[in-house]
Amino acid sequence: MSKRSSVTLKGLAQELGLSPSTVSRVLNDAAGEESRWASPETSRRILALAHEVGYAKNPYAASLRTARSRLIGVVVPRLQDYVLATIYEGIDEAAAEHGYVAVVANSLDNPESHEARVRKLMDRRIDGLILGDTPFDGSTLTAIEREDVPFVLVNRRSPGYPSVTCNDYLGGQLAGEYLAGLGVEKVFLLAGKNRMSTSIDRTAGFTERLAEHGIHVPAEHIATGGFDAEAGEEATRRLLDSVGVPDALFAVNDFAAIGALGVLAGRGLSVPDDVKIVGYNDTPLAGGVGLTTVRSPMHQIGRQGLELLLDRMDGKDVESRQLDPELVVRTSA
Amino acid sequence: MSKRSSVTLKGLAQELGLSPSTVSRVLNDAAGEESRWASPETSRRILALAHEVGYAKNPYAASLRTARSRLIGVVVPRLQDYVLATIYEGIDEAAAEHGYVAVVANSLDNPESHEARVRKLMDRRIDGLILGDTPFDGSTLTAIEREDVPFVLVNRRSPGYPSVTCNDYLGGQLAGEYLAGLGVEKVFLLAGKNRMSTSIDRTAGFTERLAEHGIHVPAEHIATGGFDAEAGEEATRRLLDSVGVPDALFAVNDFAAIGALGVLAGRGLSVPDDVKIVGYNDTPLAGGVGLTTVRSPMHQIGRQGLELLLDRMDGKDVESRQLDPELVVRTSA
DNA sequence: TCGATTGCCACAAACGTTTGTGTAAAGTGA
DNA sequence: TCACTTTACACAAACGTTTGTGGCAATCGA
Repeated sequence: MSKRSSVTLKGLAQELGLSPSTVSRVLNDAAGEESRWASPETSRRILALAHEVGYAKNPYAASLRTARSRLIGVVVPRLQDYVLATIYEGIDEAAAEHGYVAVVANSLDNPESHEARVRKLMDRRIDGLILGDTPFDGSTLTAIEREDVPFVLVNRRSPGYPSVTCNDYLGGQLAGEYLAGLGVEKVFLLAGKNRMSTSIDRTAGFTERLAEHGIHVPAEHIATGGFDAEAGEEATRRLLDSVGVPDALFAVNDFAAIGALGVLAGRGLSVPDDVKIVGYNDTPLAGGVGLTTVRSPMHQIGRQGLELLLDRMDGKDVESRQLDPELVVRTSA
Repeated sequence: MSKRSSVTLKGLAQELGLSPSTVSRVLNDAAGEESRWASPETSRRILALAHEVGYAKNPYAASLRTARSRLIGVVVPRLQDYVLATIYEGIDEAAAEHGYVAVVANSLDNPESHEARVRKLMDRRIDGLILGDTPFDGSTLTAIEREDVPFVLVNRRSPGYPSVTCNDYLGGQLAGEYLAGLGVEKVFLLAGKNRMSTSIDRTAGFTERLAEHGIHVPAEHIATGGFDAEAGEEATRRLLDSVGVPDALFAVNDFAAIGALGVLAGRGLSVPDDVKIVGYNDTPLAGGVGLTTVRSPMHQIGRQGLELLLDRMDGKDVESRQLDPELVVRTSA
């Protein structure tokens, strides 16, 4: 391996005329020079030499001894999805701050793939697990509960499990309230994957708030499918063909909204004059195309997810957190 | 840790009345039942019991002994970028097939951050490194060369280092040829970050091919900046304000192209009638908005990057690979 | 003044593998 | 039959940490 990594704790100790145990203790105890395990002078010498030769502990030896890997596993449906990529960045950032490293895997929202990826992470002896691909019914969780690694959910919640999510119900309400204020009557809803809390909660918040304003969204106006542009296009086309042109359309995901934007334009419909569109998440592209959308704190979801996991690993009992979204109005509605 | 992970090699051996060494050998040698280290009968018993109790080797003990981690590090500018996320998926997929696990880090195209992330990966004793954020001049590579971990470049090349990239020069030519065939005369170029081979090669291929058709792209028609939608908007605005409306615009990145699309629409310009637009990469959104673009084999770049690295780790001497792009014509040009 | 505490450090075992070497028994060829 | 190779295993050391325990000197409290 590299030169750096060839210098060992024992080597350091020998060089200093100390025992490896002493060197290990001062190097590990964050206290720095004021370690309680060696004289200030000795501590200084140790730190100095370690820094000079660029000593880096062998994590495998350490993990073998301590049975802790300082690795945390993350599984997401797909890293290509901007939302999950951003959440992962938040996780990774927070993990680094706490001395952990995050390892990520794609499950593609496919149970077998999920299972395989989780097992692989377990085999790597991760200290904790963050799941970003859990359906509302928690059906992918049973296998994980048997192993006793602590885990938390992010982005999608499931009753009974600790999670940090966007307050998607509120987000749906925000969108509903805004569109109701615009006087819409016939509205379409692109609901995403209906087994996921992101779909369920946003849909519920949206329709219920509209209902409070006397606006009813019948089932035929709601399309499920996926969260990406293609799914959005497809769903929009289907709705348009079956029930005509709406006043407004709410997509629970920006990409689906952008897909809708595309097919509406293709049919000569004008946004927002003919139909108003609201998306969800406020991805950068939303800004690019002037999409009115509900901003969800994706990065924060990741950060807090990691912190929640850390708490759980410490044995604290934790509570799920819901982070508030915010409506950002642009030109599409 | 979990129940599974509490069963050790020694435990297995004891249970079977064998020595750990024998068990280790049969378990490791892929030959399966026909191991040359034990009788077929013994091999079968070992495999069976291991499977039954769900034995998973402790990777830390193994890595400590072998000085190999079966970890490969990946650093990318930003995982939020669809292109890099896709390349990473390719890497991860291929890594898994070869028994490796990939760990990814964001450098944000920032030298200090890059340095820190690489060091962190090195400290984890990665067996190899894949860099997706190297500028054309290779300036971020000097520190890495001193350590002796094998590495390869992906997406962006740098002369003298092994890499797998899209044939970006060809990609530029494709775009140039197509637009030339459309009879354009005044063309804008959103060139991205001018220190990166993706910008340099695409730009060169594009302008040189246009030149062959007698079309000159003056420096004032070329804007550098970033690869995202915001940068695309900003650059387009700048060009529009300084030199008026062009016949066509080529962006070396789809997101920048989509940004351009937005500002053109905002100024009442029609695409493709007033200005034709070509992007690069063929991300899903390009399909959504009907963007004509150059499709780059992102996933393959990742896969082959990993394979190239593996070759290099085997001590073979390797050659850089350039994968061919392909023009996909939609409605924007 | 003496016993008790504290400060500073070393010893050695253990974590779970991998792998070089050793060694019985069984098989082989002449 | 005997010298031989091969088969089928076991022994034990090593990888680089961490951490419980122990020991000696200096300091402290009364």
